[in-house]
Amino acid sequence: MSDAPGDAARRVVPIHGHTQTLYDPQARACAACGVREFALFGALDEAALGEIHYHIADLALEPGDSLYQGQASGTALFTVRSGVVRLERLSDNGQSRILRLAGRGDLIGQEALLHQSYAADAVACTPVQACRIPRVLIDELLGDHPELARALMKRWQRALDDADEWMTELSSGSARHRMLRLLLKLGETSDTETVWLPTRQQMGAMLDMTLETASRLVSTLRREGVLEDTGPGIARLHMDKLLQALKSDAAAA
Amino acid sequence: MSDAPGDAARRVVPIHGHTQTLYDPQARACAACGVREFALFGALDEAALGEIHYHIADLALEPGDSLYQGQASGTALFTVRSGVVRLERLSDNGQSRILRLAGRGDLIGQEALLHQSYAADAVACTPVQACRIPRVLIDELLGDHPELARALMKRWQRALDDADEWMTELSSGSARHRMLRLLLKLGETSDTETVWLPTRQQMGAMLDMTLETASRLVSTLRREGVLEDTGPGIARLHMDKLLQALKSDAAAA
DNA sequence: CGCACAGTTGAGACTCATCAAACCACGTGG
DNA sequence: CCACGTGGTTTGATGAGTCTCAACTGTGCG
Repeated sequence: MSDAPGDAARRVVPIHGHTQTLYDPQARACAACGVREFALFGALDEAALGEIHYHIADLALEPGDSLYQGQASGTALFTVRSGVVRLERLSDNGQSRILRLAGRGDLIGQEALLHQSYAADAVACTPVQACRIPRVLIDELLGDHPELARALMKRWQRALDDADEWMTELSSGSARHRMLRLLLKLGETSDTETVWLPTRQQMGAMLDMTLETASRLVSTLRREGVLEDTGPGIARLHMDKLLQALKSDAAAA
Repeated sequence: MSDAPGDAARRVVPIHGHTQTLYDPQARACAACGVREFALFGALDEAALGEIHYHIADLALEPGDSLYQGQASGTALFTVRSGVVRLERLSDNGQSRILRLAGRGDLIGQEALLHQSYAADAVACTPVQACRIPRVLIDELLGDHPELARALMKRWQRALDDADEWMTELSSGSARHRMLRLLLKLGETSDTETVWLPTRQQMGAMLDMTLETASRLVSTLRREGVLEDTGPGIARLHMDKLLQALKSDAAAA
């Protein structure tokens, strides 16, 4: 509650080219949200936003902070507004495996809506802004706004598409090939050519390789000019060289 | 239409312990369906089944037959009533990768509901019985029966859980470990200890290994008594030995 | 300074892919 | 009937790729 300034509860905000008065602070916050058009509530119109009578917490996370833990029974789902979140899970041998990454506009923890426990841990990889959406809020909105059900299904399908893509592109082929695909994917999460570079161990958990192998590959790619270090956990990607490397890689195989 | 005998359109069928008269042949067929309680329409009551005014084709497929093709724009989703269906996809290097298997009660091709093209090829691995459910039927039912939306979401989450499980269990670890997990999973699809055994090439496409490696592993497991050939594409699984092999495998790693 | 931690690099062992040969079950046609 | 091709399977030999163990570096922090 404390993160919504009370004195602006009746301000007029521009929405989709026209203006409309929204009285509820939460509705205003959602309407003004920078990622609303990509996110779940993009399916709702301004009137529907006014019906939100539950608090949507605005979370700010530092790298390593957890959004939720696997197996925990959750009462909320989350929209990632900025930053990168990893979904990871412990395999039976004790190693942690990163299933996929969630970025700007992605919805995670949907299983809470079905009264299931979370299927994986969700941990911030970079500074992250996220919204915590209570399950009861969705339950309530679903009654009046059937279009929200379709939006939810789209989110589920998106997660499934992501999972399939990770399966085909990041879990098969040689180590080098997998690393190149990972860089490509990291490039997609950023609008600029500067991307978040995971630790070698995290790369290993994504690509099923040891951190030493990941390190060797990164070093090689740096020498090849595909990658350029610009700080800790940050790098500049040279897309042309990356694509070229991928092409010659496919030709070899 | 031709697969529903018209002279029995008014027969009384027992449902869930009591009886009820259903006039529509399609409703009767669905109500009597052996997997209805596991399948999508388990969420619907008898009255709702009566509202089904589209034909649900009953498909019988032989191994190798395709349910649908990836990239094709689909107008139907499918419930697998019996048998095993594989969802596969071509990776960029031209190799085909099997993403996961669908068995009794599973819903596949849900993306058609969102007017998306199919995300993968769906091909029968064994003789398969499946229902072809037109998209327009679901669209129509969703209006009157919001509980169906929840059932659909559960299906989506199930597919996602499956994908995550394949990622953690069948796409990481040593070749032997992955093979053991695959056998475990194949055992789950069958009630008996006799299971469908994929070709070595298919195993390779599931576990990201060559067919030679798959063959060597299968031969070794046969010698270890985990597996016993009982025909082409069929084998008897010895669960105790399988679990024991998995345990000693985890201890070694 | 000393410690902890992520990263890099090397040497050797081991796993798995590759290439190759042979086997088997099957159906077809001579 | 057998000869033959076909497709799936098995097995072997060899080399490439990756893991393991280990040493060393650089950086940040108490």
